Amino acid sequence: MILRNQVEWALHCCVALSELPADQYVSTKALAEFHGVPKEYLSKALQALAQAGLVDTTLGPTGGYRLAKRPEDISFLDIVEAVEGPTQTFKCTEIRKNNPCLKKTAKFSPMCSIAKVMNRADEAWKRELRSMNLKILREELTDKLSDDQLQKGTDWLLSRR
Amino acid sequence: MILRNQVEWALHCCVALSELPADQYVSTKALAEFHGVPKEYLSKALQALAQAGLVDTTLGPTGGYRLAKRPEDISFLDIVEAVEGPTQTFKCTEIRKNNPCLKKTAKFSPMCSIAKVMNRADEAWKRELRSMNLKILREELTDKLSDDQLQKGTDWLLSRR
DNA sequence: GATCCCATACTCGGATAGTTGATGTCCGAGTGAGAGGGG
DNA sequence: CCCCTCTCACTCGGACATCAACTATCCGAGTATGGGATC
Repeated sequence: MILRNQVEWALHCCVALSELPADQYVSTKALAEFHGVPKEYLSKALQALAQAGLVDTTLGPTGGYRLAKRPEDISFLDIVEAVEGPTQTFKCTEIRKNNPCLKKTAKFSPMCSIAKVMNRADEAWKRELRSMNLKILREELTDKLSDDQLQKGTDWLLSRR
Repeated sequence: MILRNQVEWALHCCVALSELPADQYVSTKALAEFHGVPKEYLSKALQALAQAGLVDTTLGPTGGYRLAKRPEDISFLDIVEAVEGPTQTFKCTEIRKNNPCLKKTAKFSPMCSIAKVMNRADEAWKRELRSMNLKILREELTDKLSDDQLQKGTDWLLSRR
């Protein structure tokens, strides 16, 4: 029922990338040290983001990651599903069809009523995450943090090349 | 990210119980065979429901489970959380505090902005499940299924004592 | 000074473990209902 | 006919085994950059 921690890391990395100039690459190592997480494992999350087309990557020295789209075009749901895969809390195994007092030829409505309810809840969850993107979050952060704090962060990341 | 299948079983069992006369106990064995799931493992889910006060239980022969409240007072969220425990998809590990270019004395807002967004999504999910209860579902079922189908089901369960 | 080559730093992908949690099974203890025997 | 006891079916709770997924870690292959060597 809980998302893997790579999701948290991916979200924080995307936010960090959205603070940088759009054409700058940042290495996995820099992102890992910045967030205090294991570099090699974080790499898996970033690879998932790259595979989903949310970030660009370049090889070699000065290589690394940068956002592949504008911050307003990357929703939280995009990031979560890139790392976690398709998100669905409920998996219906159709146990209603095991009912021993119904004939095998009995007709069933196309979807189990219980599954329908659970899916509705999942949809509400996704809707909430789709409505939030990196640009909105960035604006919240610039309101909350001092310019100095933000600047120090971006400088630190860019100096680590 | 996925709920355990005990949640599905618990939901179906509660719906079945809500179809029965309120004072009738049904054994684990009957519920397990009715749904085609392992009896001993289903028992764990039912115990969780009993612990949460959603169902009553009696020992001995003719023992079993019955609803402890009126169907309209048992929401889907009650059942899900009884079996699954507190539901939360996102666990914030506060990696924002690992930022190496902030002093240790730096002040942080009480909640990580990213966690706030994720929690909002979780709340939307819970709100949806809180709005659905056993009575509403039961009314949906009586509309959808024939009286004969429902009657057969309750008779089968009651005859298995 | 221009060109070529090589070392370096990085990403990518696969292989490999350890740990946790879900899934499922088994068994003994406790309990209450009903049957059967004795008064 | 009444009461006691015994058996049985059931729940409860813990112990145990299995399996999948998450959480890492490590290493080799491939690639682009930049510096140094060569012409």
